[in-house]
Amino acid sequence: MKYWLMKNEPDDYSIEDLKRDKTEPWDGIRNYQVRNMIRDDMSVGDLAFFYHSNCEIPGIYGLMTIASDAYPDHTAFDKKAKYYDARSKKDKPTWLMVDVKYKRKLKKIITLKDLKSYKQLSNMRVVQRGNRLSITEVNKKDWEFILKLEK
DNA sequence: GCCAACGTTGGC
DNA sequence: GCCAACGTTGGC
Repeated sequence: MKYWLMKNEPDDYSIEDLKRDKTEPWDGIRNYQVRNMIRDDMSVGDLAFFYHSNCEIPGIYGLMTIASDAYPDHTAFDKKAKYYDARSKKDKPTWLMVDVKYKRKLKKIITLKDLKSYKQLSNMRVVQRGNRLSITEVNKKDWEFILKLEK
């Protein structure tokens, strides 16, 4: 079982939205590295942090479970969708997504500032400058360390 | 295949 | 809103 950190802009879709919807397709991945990760390394039952990016307080807001294998991201076929991609064909989809299931909100938000303040976590991609991957793997040690911070 | 130009991400 | 960092595009 693996652990992940998945970023989204809360203005677009937040932990509150996922709490309401319970399960939701994580669509809009348009980066090959991230696509390959969800296709090859992610499995049903993996756990993930829901990270709010590009907002007033960037950080980890909640926990979710990976609820499906990777399957074609149909929003790439939709001309009206924000992330429409004419090159992705229905019989040979370029882009994939997974379903995520709401687990819980953190008792206390773990902000990016918090994450940066611990030397133990300096290996995490999310604290490194210039990191642009919307999904990164989190190792077990860091996962457990972060969960202890909410207490 | 190189690499400059361009677009996007995301913290601040 | 600014801008650094980085991925992608496309001319050559």
